[in-house]
Amino acid sequence: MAVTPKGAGRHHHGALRRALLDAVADIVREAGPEAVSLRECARRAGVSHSAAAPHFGDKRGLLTAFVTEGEARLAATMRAEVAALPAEADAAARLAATGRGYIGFAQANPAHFRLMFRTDLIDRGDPAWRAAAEDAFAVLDQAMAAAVPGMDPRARRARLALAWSAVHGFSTLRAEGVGALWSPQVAEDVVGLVVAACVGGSGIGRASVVPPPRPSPAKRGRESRSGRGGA
Amino acid sequence: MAVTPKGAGRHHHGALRRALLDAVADIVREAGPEAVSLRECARRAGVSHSAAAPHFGDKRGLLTAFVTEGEARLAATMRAEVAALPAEADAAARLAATGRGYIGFAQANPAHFRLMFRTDLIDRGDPAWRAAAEDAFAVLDQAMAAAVPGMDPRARRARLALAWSAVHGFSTLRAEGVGALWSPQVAEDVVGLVVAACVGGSGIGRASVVPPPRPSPAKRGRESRSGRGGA
DNA sequence: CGAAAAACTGACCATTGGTCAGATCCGGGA
DNA sequence: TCCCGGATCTGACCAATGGTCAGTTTTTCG
Repeated sequence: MAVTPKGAGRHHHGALRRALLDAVADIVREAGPEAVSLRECARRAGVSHSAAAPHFGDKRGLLTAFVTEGEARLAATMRAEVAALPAEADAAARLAATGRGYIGFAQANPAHFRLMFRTDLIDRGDPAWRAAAEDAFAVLDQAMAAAVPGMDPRARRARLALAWSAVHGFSTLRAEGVGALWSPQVAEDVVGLVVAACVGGSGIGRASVVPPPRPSPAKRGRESRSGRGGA
Repeated sequence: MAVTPKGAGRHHHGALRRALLDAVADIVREAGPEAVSLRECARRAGVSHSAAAPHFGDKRGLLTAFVTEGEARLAATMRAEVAALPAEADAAARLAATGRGYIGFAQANPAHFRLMFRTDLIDRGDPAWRAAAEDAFAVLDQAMAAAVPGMDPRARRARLALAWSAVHGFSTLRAEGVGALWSPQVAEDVVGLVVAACVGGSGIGRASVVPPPRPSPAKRGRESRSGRGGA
C-alpha cells in the first residue's frame, strides 16, 4: 500500500507515531520522565495535542509504547554484553555479563529506565509491553538457569530474585540519584558478589569477586573491563 | 474543630500541618502516590488549597515533610526488627533482621515507600529530610560494619552496595507490582543469600539460607530449560 | 469520480499548582 | 480598653495539562 516515501504518511505529516516517540525520548533525556507532557510532545512533532489520540489513545498509551521500546533495548543490551564475551566464557561469566548489561543500560538511559518502572504511567496490560517485558526477563532467567542447572525450584527462585533485585536496586538507586558515591567499580563488584552468591559458595572460576571478609590480603583478581573509575 | 487544646492553633483550625500530613498519608494509602494533590489534601483538611503554603511552601515541601516521616518510620522498623532478635543473635543475624525490616516496611507501606524515592517530587536538599535519610542509612551501614569487621574499604563498600541494592530492589519491584510471584519466603531467602554473600562462605548460624547449588555431580544436560516469564 | 475512512485541528472542559490582595484571627503593647 | 503587627487563611485569578468532541482535511478504495 501507499507509495508514500516514508511509508506511513497520510497527512502532510508522515510517521507521526515515530515522531512522537522520538519526542518522548528527547524530553525524557533532557528533562526527566516527569517533564513528559502530551502537549510538549505534540509541539515538538509539530501537531496539535489531540493528534496523538488516533495513534496511542491517551498519554498512558504513548508512554507504554515508549517503555516497550525501552524493554527491547534493555534486552538487547544484556544480550550484547553476553555476546561480547570470549567464546570460552562459562555460564557464571554470562550471568555476570547479563547483570552488567542491565546496570549498564540503566546507567546509560537513567530517565528511560526510571519511566519503565512507573507502573502508574504505563499500561501493564498492553500485550506488546507484556511481551517485551517478558522477553527482557527471560534473558536474565535463562542466564540464571544456565548458571545453576538442576537446582531445586525454591533455591533457584531465590537466586533469581536476588539477582534481579540486586541489579534492579543498584540501577534504581543510581538512576534516582541516591548513593551517588557508587562507582562503576562498585557496580562490577556487586555483580561479582551476586554471581558468586548464586552459583556457589565463594570462589567461582571466572567471577573475580572482591575478596572475602578475611582481613588478610588475598589475591584480588584483576578485573576485566572496568577501566573508568569514579563517578 | 476543637478550640485548639494545644498551642499551635491560631485560626479555627488547629494543627493544620499535622492534618495535611495525615491527609497525604490517607490519599497515598488509598490511591497511591500519584493521586496526591495539594487541593485534595486541603479538601480533606477542610481548608482552601492555598492554606498549605504558609506551612510547607509548595507541594514539594509537603511531600518532603511526608517522606521525611517515612524515613524515620523505616529506620524505626529496621531497629525494631533487630531489637526483636534474641539476645544471643550474632552480627550476621542482626544484619539479616535489618534487611527484613527494610523489606517489611516497604511491603507494609508500598505507596509511602514508592514516594520516598520519587526524587522529582521531594526536595533532597531539605535538612530534615537529609537527616532522616542519613539516619535510616546508618542503620544498615552500622549493621554491615558489625557483620564484617575489619574488612578493607573496597570490599566493604561493595557489600554495603549489594545489601542495600538487594533489599531496595526487592522492595521496589514488589511495591511496583512487578514480580508478583514473590512470596514472603522468597524475601526471607533473598535476605539470607545476601547476608551469606556479605559475611562470608555460606552457612551463617541463624540465617537459614536456601541450600547451595550442589544437586548432583555429573550432569551437564539441559540448561536452557526455559523459565517462565515473570509478569 | 465520488464516498468512506482515517488523520488531524481547534475549541472546550475539568483539574492542578502557584500567586496575590485582602479578610480573619491571635498576641502584645498604648 | 483599644488598636496594631504578624501570622493564618480565603477566594480569586493565572498558566498549563489531559481528555473529549464536532468538524475539516487528506488518503484510500470502490
